[in-house]
Amino acid sequence: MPNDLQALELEKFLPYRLSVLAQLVSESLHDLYAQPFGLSVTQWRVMAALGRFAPLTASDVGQRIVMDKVAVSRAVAGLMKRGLVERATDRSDRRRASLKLSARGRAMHARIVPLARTYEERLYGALSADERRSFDALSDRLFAHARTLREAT
Amino acid sequence: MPNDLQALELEKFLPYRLSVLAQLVSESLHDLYAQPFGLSVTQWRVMAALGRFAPLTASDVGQRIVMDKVAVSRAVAGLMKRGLVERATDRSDRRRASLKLSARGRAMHARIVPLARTYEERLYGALSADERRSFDALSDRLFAHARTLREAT
DNA sequence: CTTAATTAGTTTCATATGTAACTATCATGC
DNA sequence: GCATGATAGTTACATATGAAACTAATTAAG
Repeated sequence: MPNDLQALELEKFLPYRLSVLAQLVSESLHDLYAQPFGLSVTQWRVMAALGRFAPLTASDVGQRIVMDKVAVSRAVAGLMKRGLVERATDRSDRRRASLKLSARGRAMHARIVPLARTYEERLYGALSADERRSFDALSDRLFAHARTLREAT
Repeated sequence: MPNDLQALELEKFLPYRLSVLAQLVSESLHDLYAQPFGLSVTQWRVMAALGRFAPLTASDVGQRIVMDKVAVSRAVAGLMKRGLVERATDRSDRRRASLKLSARGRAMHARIVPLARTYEERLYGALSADERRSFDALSDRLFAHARTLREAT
């Protein structure tokens, strides 16, 4: 019964492999900023988005980092409580509120970015420059295709 | 302030991109078996492991599919309740119990495997045969390297 | 205007997940 | 034998996450 034609070789199955790889990498990176800065993965991503794209509304953040608005709302709440993010209600549309890092938030951001960059560089150390470009291009195409497949069905 | 040298281009940042890609793929696949068969991702992975490697203990399953024993225990509990998995206590070591798919479990497994295979094929449709091999090899090396980095630190 | 339909964001509830404590069984040292 | 420690697996607790309901504000239709 096992190992027959019907069985799935999970360890060679692309969706499974992507999941395991992404999880390992995400956890490794999280190890670098979790304890020293007390940030969750979602909180860090929100900070990264705000650090890069100045004032954003919560919806903007969600679009940028592919996170639903509930997750953004919760991450922002936590960051505001710690004074890492500032919120200013839009005068012309009071439903909206633009978000940006506070001075403290920017300081923390500035300390984490190099850690993240260094980890990425180490990870890419597995590949040559050519291979790295190749992997990036191929994974981009996989992503675009996966999105197309999902929308189609 | 935004978009300066200090900022991280999240959309080009490898850990982030891997995470988003894996999540999209995992959700797309989950769409295929969630409603018709009522399985969670972890439950399906346990079934796939059992479908391929005959009798396994819960620990074996966990090692095969990189899942901690608590998650395995819960997935198995759910699958047993639905009669999809059978458990037999080991006579020589009564702490252990070997697990295998029941007849019903095998039938369900046999219906899901083609769905999974088809999805994988469609996803790979984004790449040529060469590119596919290339991507597989590169992602394997990234994974191995990520594991080394994690253990080293 | 005033009602209906949208939109931004939050809260609630139900479920999922991880860590640590716990139970039961087995192996080892004396 | 019988304490000590290890191992397989489960349970409990605390936190994380997603879907849907909800609030507040804006826009559109009549």
